[in-house]
Amino acid sequence: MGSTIKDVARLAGVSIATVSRVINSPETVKKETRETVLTAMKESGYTYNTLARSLSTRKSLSIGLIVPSITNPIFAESTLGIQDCANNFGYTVLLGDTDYDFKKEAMLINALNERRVEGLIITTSSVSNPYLKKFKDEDFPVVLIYNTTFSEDFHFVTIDNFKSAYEIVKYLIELGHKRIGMIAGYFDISDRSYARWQGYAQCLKDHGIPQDDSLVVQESFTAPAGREAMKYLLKMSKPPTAVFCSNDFLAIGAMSAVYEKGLKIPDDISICGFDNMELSSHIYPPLTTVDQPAYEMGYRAMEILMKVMAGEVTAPQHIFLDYKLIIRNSCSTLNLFTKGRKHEEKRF
Amino acid sequence: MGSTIKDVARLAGVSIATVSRVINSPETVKKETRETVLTAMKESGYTYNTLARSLSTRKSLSIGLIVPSITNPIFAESTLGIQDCANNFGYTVLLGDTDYDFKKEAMLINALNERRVEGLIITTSSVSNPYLKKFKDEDFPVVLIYNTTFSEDFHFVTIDNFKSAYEIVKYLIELGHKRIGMIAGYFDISDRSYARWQGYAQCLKDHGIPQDDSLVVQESFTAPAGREAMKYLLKMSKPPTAVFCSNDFLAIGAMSAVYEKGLKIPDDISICGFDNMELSSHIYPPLTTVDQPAYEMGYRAMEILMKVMAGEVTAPQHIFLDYKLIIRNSCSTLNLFTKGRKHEEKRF
DNA sequence: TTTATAATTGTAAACGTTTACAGTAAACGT
DNA sequence: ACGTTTACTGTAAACGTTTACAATTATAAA
Repeated sequence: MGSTIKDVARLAGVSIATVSRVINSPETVKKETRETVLTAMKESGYTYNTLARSLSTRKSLSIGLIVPSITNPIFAESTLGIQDCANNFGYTVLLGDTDYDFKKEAMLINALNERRVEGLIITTSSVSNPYLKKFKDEDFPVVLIYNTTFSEDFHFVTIDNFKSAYEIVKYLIELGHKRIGMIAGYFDISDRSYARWQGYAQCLKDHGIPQDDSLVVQESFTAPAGREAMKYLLKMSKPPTAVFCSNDFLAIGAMSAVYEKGLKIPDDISICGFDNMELSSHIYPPLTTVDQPAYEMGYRAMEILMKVMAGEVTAPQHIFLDYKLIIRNSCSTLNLFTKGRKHEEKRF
Repeated sequence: MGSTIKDVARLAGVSIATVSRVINSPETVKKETRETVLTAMKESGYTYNTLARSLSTRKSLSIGLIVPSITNPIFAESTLGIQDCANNFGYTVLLGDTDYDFKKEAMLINALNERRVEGLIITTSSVSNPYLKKFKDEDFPVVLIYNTTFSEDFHFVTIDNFKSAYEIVKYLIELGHKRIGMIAGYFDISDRSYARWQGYAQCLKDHGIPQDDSLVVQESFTAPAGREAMKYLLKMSKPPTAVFCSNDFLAIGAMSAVYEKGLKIPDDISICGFDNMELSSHIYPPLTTVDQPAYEMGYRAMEILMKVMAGEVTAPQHIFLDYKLIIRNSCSTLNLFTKGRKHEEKRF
């Protein structure tokens, strides 16, 4: 309880430097002294003080992590990856949740700075985060995940949001859909959201489908929002036959609106999501979506951050991880006679 | 960059004590000096060093939070509550995820200790956590959430797991079910899991339903586990007509197993969960479950922790928050003729 | 032995704050 | 004008480590 290196030193009859050495480089102290020190530590109930170490070495051995919503399993998952990797290097991660609120994000960054984090992993909630420029100028180690902020200047690890969105929309088109809606996250809040929309739009264009802006609605990344958006879409005089949602929450919310109206998925309308959170394979019907390797995303980001902090890397690292189109059972062919159910066998 | 109180002092032509004062008690320094200091701070790009403050004051202004799985939205939600409350008091929370692994939990506790957290909020992954006794002996501030560890000695905030489980099982019985299974979390990992089972068992007993141990299966708190458990239950010669799951993940997993077998919920089998995570109202069919006020749980726990740390409270605080039975559409009356659908109107 | 070298240990300053205490200047009462 | 209070500011020690450097002891070589 509250014993320090000094107490241990006194108890063991050595200098504090020696105690410090048995902690940090035990091989440099004689076996016998090492052992007396060790038992002295036990006896006095010594516990190391990281704070003091940090002050002395000017290294906090901690990094900051800023996520929009820890409540989203995708972010929780990458948080795990980050923590696991960080722990391997003896680092602690300080977590902050912005709730997609840019003001909160700014405050968090400040708080983390005061705690002297040595680096930052952030999936920013603002496409044009002024802090990022500042970090760049000051050479402060930052790596972005999920987002790229449309900039080549930063380190980031992500998937190709444009291509993956393009691909899943293409899948919808191949099923015969022409009237394809999109429930998107707000564009100004995340560039990944915008990129996914771009993929959607480009795909329609490439397949000669005229774009109808009334078919895309921007919302926050939550199930209730997806629900409302879908209600709106369903109220249209000519609703879409398929809807691509920017994430699985939105998709699940959208599905609930469909059921509420007494319609069936995928028979009456096809819905797909994005993220592939664990639950998405368990709901009914199992959700067609694109898989992001969330854990790996975090892990890799942390690895890169370590390298950057160690100065081993200076050129911006741009990592695109593999995504995967996961076809389950929430989308079906647009066929007025047989009405879907083509993919039954792939349901899980 | 990297400027200290000393730099600011020099720049402003004052002593470091004065600078410290404009930071901590600005009202005690003359307006003019205060302003010179303030501008000196701006100019030199000063940012406060929390670490040094902590060392000097012997207060880290941080607390530790240990959760079994941040990937579970329930825990994520209470984390939010804790953080919000902590921030109000100027505290930071250091988060650790144990993945329901007791060894990891022990390591985390140690790491948090080294970082000199002033208190701990923990939902432990071991019913008999040896650390807890130690904390008690040392008067180290700890508050448990979700669990009580069956002990009166600790502060905790939770819901009454026994009563709530009892209540939802009673609901099942009132629907006419007699053969009621349970998919439970492991008993040795969480006493809340055990308490829920007790509620289930007692309720059966009170209603004269003989207890059939083959109908309760222990599993980890995940959807895939729920799925496997349900498969097992479904393979029985006489499967249950209703299943109470220890949390919503298990329930959703169980539902997927039911669908996979081509059966319908609630027509063929009733399923209910526990937790009421946001998604549970959006899936099909909407899940009957018991609601826990997760955010509030966290917030209240943090409030209590603050009081304990301030020494304002010493007798063990036992807070039982209100739970609520949420009846949606995943359970129906056991009626061989009309086959359920009684609660259609309550679907959302 | 003696000396050179290696291994081990100790001394003391530094990290960036806070804070008790002391000192100084301004304002007040008489 | 003077002493006394009040408002403000400075000095220096402390918080618990690390680490350069110096000092000591042990070991090996001669």
